[in-house]
Amino acid sequence: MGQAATIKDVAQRAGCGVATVSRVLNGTGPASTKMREKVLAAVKELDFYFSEVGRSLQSSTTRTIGCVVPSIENPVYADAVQGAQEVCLEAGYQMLLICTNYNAEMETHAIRTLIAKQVDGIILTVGDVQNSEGFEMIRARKLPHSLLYNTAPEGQTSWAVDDHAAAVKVADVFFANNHKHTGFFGLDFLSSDRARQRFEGFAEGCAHHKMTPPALLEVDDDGDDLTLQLDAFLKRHPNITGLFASNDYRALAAIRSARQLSIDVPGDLSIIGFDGIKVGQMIDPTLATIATSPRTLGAGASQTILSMINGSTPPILPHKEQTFSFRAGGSLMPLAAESKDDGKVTAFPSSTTKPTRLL
Amino acid sequence: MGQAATIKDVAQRAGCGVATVSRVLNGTGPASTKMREKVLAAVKELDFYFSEVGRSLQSSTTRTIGCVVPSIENPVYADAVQGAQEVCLEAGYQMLLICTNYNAEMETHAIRTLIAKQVDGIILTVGDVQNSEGFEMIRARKLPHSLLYNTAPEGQTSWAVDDHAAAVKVADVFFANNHKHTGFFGLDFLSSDRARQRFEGFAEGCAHHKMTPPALLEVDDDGDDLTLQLDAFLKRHPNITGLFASNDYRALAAIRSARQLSIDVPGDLSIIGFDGIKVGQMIDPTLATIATSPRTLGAGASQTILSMINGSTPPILPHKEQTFSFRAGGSLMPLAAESKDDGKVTAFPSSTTKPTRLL
DNA sequence: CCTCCTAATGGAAACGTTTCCACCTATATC
DNA sequence: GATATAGGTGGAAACGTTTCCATTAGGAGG
Repeated sequence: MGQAATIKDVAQRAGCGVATVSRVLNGTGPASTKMREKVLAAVKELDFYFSEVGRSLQSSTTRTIGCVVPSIENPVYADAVQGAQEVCLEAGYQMLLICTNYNAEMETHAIRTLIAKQVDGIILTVGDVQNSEGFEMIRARKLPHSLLYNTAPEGQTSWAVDDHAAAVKVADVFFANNHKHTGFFGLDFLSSDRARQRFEGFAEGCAHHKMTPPALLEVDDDGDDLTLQLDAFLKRHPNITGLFASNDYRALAAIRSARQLSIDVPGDLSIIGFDGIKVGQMIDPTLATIATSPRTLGAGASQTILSMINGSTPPILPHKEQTFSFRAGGSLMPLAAESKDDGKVTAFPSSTTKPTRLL
Repeated sequence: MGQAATIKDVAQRAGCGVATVSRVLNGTGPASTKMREKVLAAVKELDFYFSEVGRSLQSSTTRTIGCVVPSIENPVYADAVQGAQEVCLEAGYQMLLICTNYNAEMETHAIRTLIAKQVDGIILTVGDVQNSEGFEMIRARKLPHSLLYNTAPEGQTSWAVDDHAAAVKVADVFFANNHKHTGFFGLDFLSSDRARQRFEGFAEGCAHHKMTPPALLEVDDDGDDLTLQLDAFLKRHPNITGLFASNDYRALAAIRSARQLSIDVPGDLSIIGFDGIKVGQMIDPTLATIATSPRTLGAGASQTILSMINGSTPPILPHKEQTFSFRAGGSLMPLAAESKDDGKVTAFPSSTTKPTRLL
C-alpha cells in the first residue's frame, strides 16, 4: 500500500480504459451496467479517491479559497473565518487560512502564496487597503476577492462594519446620556485603518454634538501597565466621564484597570466597547458596546466570492447602518443632566435598540 | 492578461527551453549568466509565478497540511489552530482548515476531503478517537498526522491536555481548600471524550479524598435557562460549596447565573473552570481554572507532522502533568476547616502553583 | 588538428485527471 | 441484407511542473 491508487490502477483492475472510469465515477457520459459494476468494484477494492491535484491541473480550478486575516485569537476574526468557512464547505470549496499577525509584510507574502497555490478566490483583511501591495496584486490579476472588515475603495465589494458610522453612534450615545467629556482608548493606531476610522468617527460625532474633542489614550500593550497609563490619563483629564475603547477586549482591560484604581464603572466612568463579543454579556457590569455580527460578514464575503466564481448573482451588501447596532450594558450609566432636562437620559434598556438584522 | 503565464511562456520569451527556466528559477543545475538574465527579465515582464498545482502533481507533495477542529469560535481551538498555522507557514506549508461543529459526520467528510486534496499531513481533533471513521482512514493510509486535544490510543502521538489528571488536580484543590461537597457542570456529555474524561477524573479525585461523589449538572444549552437549572440543582444539593465547570465559558456562565440568583461567588459557591482563557483574568472575581497552552499544543502538533514528513527527529511530547497547571483565582475561596486545622487552607496565592513550562 | 572533458542547453517523459474524437458493435430501419 | 443510428468504449492530448538524458558548444591538452 505504498502509493495511493490512481485512475489507471482502477482502469486496469476493471479491465477498461481510464476514460470509462472517469465517466462512470463522475456520472458523465454513458456506461454499460456491467462496466459500471466492475469499475465500482475496483474502486472499492483499491479504496480509490480522485486526486484533486490532477483534477485541478486539468480543470485549472482548485475549489479552494484563501482567507487572510490578522489573527484568529481575536474572536471577531475567528467568528468571521468560521462563517466564511462554513459557506465555502457547503459549496464544496475548502479554505486555506493564513494569519498575518497584523504585519504588512506577512500580508503580501500570504497573498503571493495563495496566488501561487491557484486559489479560486481570496477573502482578506489587510491593515491598510489604500496601501496594500497584496491587494494590488489581487486586483491586477482580477482574482475573485472580497474585503472583510476593510471599508472598500470605490467599486470594490467589501463586508465590513462601518466603523466611522458606528463610532459616530457611540458619540451619540454618550451625548444622549449627558457625557460631555470623553476619551478614546486605542492601541497601535497606525497599522490599522479600522482603529483610525473609529477614532475619526468618534471625534466627528463629538464635534457634531459640540462636546469636547475626545482625549486620546494610546497604549502599546494591553498588559498590566495599562493601569498606570489609565491612571495618568485620568489625572491629566479629570473631567472625563466616558471612555470609548477601540474593541471589547480593550474595554474589559479598562474595566479591570479601573477596578484596580478604585474607579467605579459605571459610577465614576462609563465605558463603551466595540465588537460585541460573547463574554461582554457574561460579566458584571455587562459591557455596553457596538454589537457586530462577524459570522454574517464572513459568510457574506464567501457568498460574494462564490457568486463571482460561478457567475451567479451576488448577495446584496447590507446597508452601512445595518452592519452594527448599539447594545446597552451596565458599563454605561446616564449622567444627571446639567442644564437641559429631557426624559431621554434615564434608562437605556437593551430593548430600545434591538439588534439590526444583517441579511 | 487572460490566463496567468506558464513556464512555457517564460521559456518562449527568454528564447530557451522550459528546462532552463526551471533550473534558473529553482537554482538547480547550471546556467550561463546570459540565460539567467534573460529568464529573469522574462519572469519580470510576464509577472510569472510557478503554479503550485503543476508542481504538486509532479512532486506528489502539496506543501499543505489539513487541520480539523470542532470550532474556532472556541478560543481554545482558535489559539491552537493559530499556533499550528504559524509553525506550518514558517516551514513553507499552508493550512487547510475545516471546522466540524462537533459533528461526527462532518469529521469524516472533512477528512475524506483532505485526503482527496492530497494534504501532506493532518492535525485533527475528533469527538471520540476510539470510534472515529475518519481517524481510521488516516491511519490506514499511514498519512502523517497528529491528534490535538484527544488523548491518543497506544502508540499514537497526540498533543493534548491530560484531562483526567487535570480533573484530579481540581479535586485536589477543592480538597485542600476544604470543599467536600462539589458538583460538575458540563454540557453535551456524549459527543466529547474530553468532557467525559474530565468528569471521570474529577470523580476519581473526589473519591480518593473521600469527598462525596460530585453531583452532575448537565445542561443542553449555555443560555439563559441555565439560571433556572442552576437554581434547581443547588436546591437539590444544598450543601454543595464547589463547582467544577467543564470549561471557562461554562464557568463564566455559572458565575453570571449565580449572580442572578444572589449567590455570592466565591462566598457561597466556589467555581473552577477549565482552559485558562484570557478573559478569565480580566473579570472580577478572576476565574480559578486549569490553565492550558493551546498555542503550544497546536505548534507541537505541527512540528510533529513536519518531522514525520521530512524524517527529522520529532519534538518531545510534554509530560502529561506539564500540559496544564492550576491557576488560582478569586472565584475559589478556602473554606474554614471543620475538624482538622492545618495551615493549608488559608490563602491560595497564584505563586504557589506556578505555570508549568510546556516545551 | 584531433580528442576529450565539462558546462550549458533542450527534448521528452512522467505525474493524475478530463474530454475530444474515433472506433466498434448491436439494433432498428428500409 | 445493406445501411443508418445509437450506445459503449478506449486512445491520446492537454493542463504546468521537474528531471533524466542526450546533444551541443567550446576550451584544454595532446
